[in-house]
Amino acid sequence: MTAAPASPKASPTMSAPDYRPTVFLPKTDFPMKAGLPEREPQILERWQQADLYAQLRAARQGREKFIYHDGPPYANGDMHIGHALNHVLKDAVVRTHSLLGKDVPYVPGWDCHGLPIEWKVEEAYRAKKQNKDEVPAKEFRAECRAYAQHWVNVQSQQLQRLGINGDWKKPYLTMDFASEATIVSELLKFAESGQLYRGAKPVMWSPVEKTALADAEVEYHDITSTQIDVAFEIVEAPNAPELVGAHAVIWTTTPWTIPVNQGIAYGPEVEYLLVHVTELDGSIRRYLVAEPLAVEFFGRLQLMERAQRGEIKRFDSSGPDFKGANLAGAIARHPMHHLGGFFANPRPFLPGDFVTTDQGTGLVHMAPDHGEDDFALCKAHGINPVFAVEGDGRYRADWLWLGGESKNVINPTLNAPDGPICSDLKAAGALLSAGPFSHSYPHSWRSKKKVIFRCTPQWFVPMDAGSPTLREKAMAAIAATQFTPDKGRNRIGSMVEGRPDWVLSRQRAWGVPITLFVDRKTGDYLVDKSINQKIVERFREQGVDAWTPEFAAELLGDRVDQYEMITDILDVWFDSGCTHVYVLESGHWPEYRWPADLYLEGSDQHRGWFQSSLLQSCATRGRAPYNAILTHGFTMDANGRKMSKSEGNTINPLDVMKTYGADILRLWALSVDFTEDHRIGDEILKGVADQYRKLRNTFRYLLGALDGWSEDERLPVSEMPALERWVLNRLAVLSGELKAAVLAYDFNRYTSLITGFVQDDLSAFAMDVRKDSLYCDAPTATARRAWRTVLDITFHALTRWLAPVLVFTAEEVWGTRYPDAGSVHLLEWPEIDAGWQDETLAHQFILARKLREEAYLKLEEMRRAKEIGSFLEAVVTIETTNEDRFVAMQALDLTELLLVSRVTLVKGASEALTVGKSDDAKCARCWRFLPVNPETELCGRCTDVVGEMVHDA
RNA sequence: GGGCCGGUAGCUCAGGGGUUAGAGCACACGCUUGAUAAGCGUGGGGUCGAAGGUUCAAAUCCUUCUCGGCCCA
Repeated sequence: MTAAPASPKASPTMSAPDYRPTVFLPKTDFPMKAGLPEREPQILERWQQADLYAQLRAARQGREKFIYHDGPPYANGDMHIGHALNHVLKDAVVRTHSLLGKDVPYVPGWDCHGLPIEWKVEEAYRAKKQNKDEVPAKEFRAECRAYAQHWVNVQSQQLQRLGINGDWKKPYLTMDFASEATIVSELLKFAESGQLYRGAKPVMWSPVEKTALADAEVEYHDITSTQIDVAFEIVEAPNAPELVGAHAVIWTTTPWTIPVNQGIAYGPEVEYLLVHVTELDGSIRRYLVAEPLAVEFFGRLQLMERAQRGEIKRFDSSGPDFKGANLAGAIARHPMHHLGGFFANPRPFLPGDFVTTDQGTGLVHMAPDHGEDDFALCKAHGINPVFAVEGDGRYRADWLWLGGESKNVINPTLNAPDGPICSDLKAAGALLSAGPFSHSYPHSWRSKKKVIFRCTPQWFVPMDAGSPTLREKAMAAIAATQFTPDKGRNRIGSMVEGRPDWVLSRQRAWGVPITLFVDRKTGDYLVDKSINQKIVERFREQGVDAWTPEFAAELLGDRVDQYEMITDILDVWFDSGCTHVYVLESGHWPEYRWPADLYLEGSDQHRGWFQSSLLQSCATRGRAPYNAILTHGFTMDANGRKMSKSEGNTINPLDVMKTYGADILRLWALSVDFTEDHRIGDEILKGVADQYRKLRNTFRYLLGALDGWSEDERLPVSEMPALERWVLNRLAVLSGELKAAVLAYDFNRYTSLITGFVQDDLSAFAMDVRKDSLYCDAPTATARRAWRTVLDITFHALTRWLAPVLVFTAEEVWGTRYPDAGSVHLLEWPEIDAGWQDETLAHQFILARKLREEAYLKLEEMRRAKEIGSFLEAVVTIETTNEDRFVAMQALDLTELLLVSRVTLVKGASEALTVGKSDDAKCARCWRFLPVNPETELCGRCTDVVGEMVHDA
């Protein structure tokens, strides 16, 4: 003890001396109030100055490695609650495995290219009334780069504030020149191995901005379009010959797509009928429409009114109903077939699952250039897009119908009932109706102008080419990967199984170019290893700005005119799909190796990073870049609903850290079931803060109880009483359970095991029982030394075990006891002797605690009856007929364990537990009810201890 | 609309055919006043999202519905 208690002071009352100064109360400077928001930044600063991350790398040098590879968040805003949860989990994985003694490097990264950053930079231009197109590309990209770098810096600070221990001095960025060079080099591997092809796909296209738009760049407005019914004459119908000569009717709100029609889709299960219209001259026209839509069709054609007005003789829909499946093999011709060429080609009927009877005629005109369903169905039947509409929205000059028309196809006058399309159709006898139609239609977010669907050439990675195919390789890799939780396998598996080819190209500025040259004659892309090598080298020096026509000329020399230089950029998922290459494999971080043991992200990344990395790696390396995947769910508000700014139910992790501290946020993240969606809110955070307080107070008590501890005091386990050995047994069991939880990434279990032990075993039981010994026994007493020895062991175990969770508090606790010992985070798993486990003891204590519970129920009754206050005033008598039970109880010091004045064991005629009040007096020092010396009011033990002190003094 | 997943006390979580569904926290009441803005004890609190079904027996297995989530359309 550093401060020996003084001698008893004379009590102010005459009755008894004040023995308080002779009691060894806990003593510590460790404050009860945490003040985390102020304290944490100070601790963080110490770590930064000492370069804790580097220290940890040095401390684990040469140890077994655990390769965790960090997925890159997007660098465009403040950290949100999802980032916080995600990074706390990552940090917990890294720290717990590090605690197990492994070398676990953690290089954080950021995703820096892509559209959202481009937008933000463009927005700034617009604010300055500048036009993006007038800014040189290089300058524009420099601004994107600066924008991304800004948010990398901000997020780095925020994540460090959260206590994430990583290599913040040397993170990886997808926009590092070395990364950009690697991405290009990986792309060229696809090219060299023939895993790229140029195809086409309908995308949202803005004719005004002459660019493709992402879904997020599109907004919907109500507009009025022209709806038309158009008749296509059926010329062949092998399964329904009676249809030849009849007209299939299609309905559309985009008349401009009729000049690009290439077929008609029907629903195989839809019921169709023929409408007969008898003209005044007696001739009959027959129209094929879906039965459920016939009445609406009559309405649009005003057949009833026309019949009443005498414009037609009559109409009826008699005739056999039949299923669409009978249309298989049928052929129609385009209303403008007389123009020849493209228009003279047959227009086949194709079965489409997407055909419904909600609207229209149940027959859908197919323009593969301008619709996703159209494109897919036509492609499946060998019909390809014709690219009749150009980037500015006009028909190609050489198009047979309306070629050279000066208006954009989406122009209302072009589509109007009196416009050229309708006029020509009418002249051809094919226009059955034309009128206004109100609906919701996509517009460009920026120009507010209408957009169109338009097929454009794109670069693809084939999923099903070669043997084994990429899909097969990916499926095999999924089977070989460990998933936590296991349902992730199913999820990514069904996605990969059904996904289409990977579209790699984007028509954008801020990204890594697709560095290909396409032969203008053959359409083949150039595969030249020496040129490719030069490209990669140049990118390493200059990054994405290297891709210029000048560089192309330099590479190709006099062949430059023979090739088209591709200016598309890569899908950013390709960037992030390559992180395993430049982080794990490049040697830029020599502490890493390929592949990773673990990837850890939200479950949305089954479609994102997990998949892009999988496909990239399977295509270039034949296996996944990871051995295991850990996924977490999403953070909802207190009511289990998704957070959104417009709902005003968001929780900002920066605010939580300001109000409660990072350790509270971390404890929250590691307490919830992260494998599912989980909640956060004020009530929840208050609960977590309460939990934290309990842990903090336990540490405070441990520190106070261990005040003045010296190694001389340590007692061998063999000399310890049962309670001490039982606590060691609990630590040994706990150690095994915690290790299992770490290996299973079960942090919820990890934290609840610790808090359970602290609350139930330590605070409510062992510490309560041993207060008497700690406070009142002589410092040299074996019992007190035994308890302090166990407290010391417990202290070392708990600080280490909690260090990955309460990173700041653990450091504060450790530093309070060992101010000069360095960081708690460099330490390893506590040394727990497996021999401490003791089944017999464990069973004895289950019995003891049951008796305690039973006794307390009865004592509580006495207390309610005001017969006693403290349980120390009570005596307990336990009677049993059972010999084994008697022996077991005898082995325990039940008076101590029950915290009463005396427990009497009786071997008698019944099983009973009775309680009563002690006849003894209260010892003025230890407050137990025992025989006391009436003069000093001290029990025997306290008489000795106090006597010793007076003697020493 | 489709695929996948989830709903157990006010909160965070256990339990995955077999007594009367548990723990910690919160809450109420009490003890202690030598962990004191702490510690200890006792207590109340549940239609296990809903409805059907299988079974001697269902929180647990099946079906439907509902609410919520992620990913698609």
